Amino acid sequence: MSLKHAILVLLDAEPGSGSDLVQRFRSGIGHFWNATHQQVYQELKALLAEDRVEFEVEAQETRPEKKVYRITRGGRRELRSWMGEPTKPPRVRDALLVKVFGTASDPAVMVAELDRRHALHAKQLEAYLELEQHWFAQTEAIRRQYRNPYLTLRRGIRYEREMLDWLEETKLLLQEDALPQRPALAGTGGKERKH
Amino acid sequence: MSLKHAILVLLDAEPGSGSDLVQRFRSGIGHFWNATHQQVYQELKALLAEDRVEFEVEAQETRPEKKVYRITRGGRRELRSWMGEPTKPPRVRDALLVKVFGTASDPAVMVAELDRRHALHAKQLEAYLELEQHWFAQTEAIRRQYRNPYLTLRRGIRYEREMLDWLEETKLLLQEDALPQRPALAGTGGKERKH
DNA sequence: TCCACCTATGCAATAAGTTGCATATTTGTA
DNA sequence: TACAAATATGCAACTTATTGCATAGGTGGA
Repeated sequence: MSLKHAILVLLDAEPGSGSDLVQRFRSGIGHFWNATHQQVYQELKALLAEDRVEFEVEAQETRPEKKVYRITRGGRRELRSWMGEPTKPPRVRDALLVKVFGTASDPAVMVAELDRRHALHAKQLEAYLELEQHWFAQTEAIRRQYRNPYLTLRRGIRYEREMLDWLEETKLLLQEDALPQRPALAGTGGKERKH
Repeated sequence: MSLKHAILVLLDAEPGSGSDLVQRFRSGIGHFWNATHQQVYQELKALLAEDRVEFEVEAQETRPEKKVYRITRGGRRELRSWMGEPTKPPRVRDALLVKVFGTASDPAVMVAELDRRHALHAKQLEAYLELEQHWFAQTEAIRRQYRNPYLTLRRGIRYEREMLDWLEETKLLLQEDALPQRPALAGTGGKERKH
């Protein structure tokens, strides 16, 4: 049950409304956790009932009212105790891989799907890289303040690059109906990896 | 609802029992989808009710009886129609990233957790690399037969390497309380990536 | 003015996934 | 012989996530 803690972590960094949180999940740091607006509102409600968060209504000139949530003392306590618990590697669940696994002799449909996904991941990477540029453009003090978020962004960038590489490689192999060749540095446990 | 289709894809490749499927998920191709045994048995039950699979009981000398499931005609039809649908990029949900995002000034606990995860991912990578070696050791005919599973394995290998790189980098930065430097090739959209 | 769209909030129903427990067989170990 | 461990199956309760719908105010364009 980490959506709860993801929200607490975000509110601990800066108070915000439900839709603020949704936007934070979608942009940049979205890579570190991900949720729909329904889930966020449900979880905020639950957190409110447990006294982990509180809110104030804030009127806006050009938009509907917001409920600006902030973390409470109890929320911080909860967060601290959760931070000490070990994490599990997330389960991998990508329908695209299921399809590649099961794709038949005719690769046309699959190649189209790989292209579609390539475009999506390329777009996501662009967004992450823009955020990275933005971070680098800040003063050292600001960069230090946002160092942890940047570290998670860095993971997002790596992840999308890795995905794009795999998509490109896989597309080529499926199109040419070719067998993959032994990669130059594979099989040694990764000690010689480039960093 | 892709666990259903992941199971159908596996059974389409080769019939098997519930615990066979769990083992396939855990080893190698486990990277392409992931489920606990409870989920697998529940889903097999549902698939049976929908006539997507059928089974025969198989006695074994040294172990309890198995129900060996195979995909039906209707199951293959279902699978074909599902293969044509577009996929969504999976949601990212890693509690470790939430913790890195929210970690406070004292990095000791976090560094220990990074080490713990590093060991887990290194072990998984080793397992994948062994499977890769096994694939390369086969005849060309066999390699061709298992090309698609190998392509998903390749994604697993890439994923774990990427994870390890990030873990190492992040550990160093947290330990030294240092600010990350601009990576040499970052910021251009990934066209110059190494493959 | 009407319509589409965006922000902002939320409810209700359903689907999917997790946790805890339970059973039976066999193999290996103390 | 007793006990732990692995295979093999499964139920029930609970939590989490998704899907579909709904409301309301403001923005911008045809």
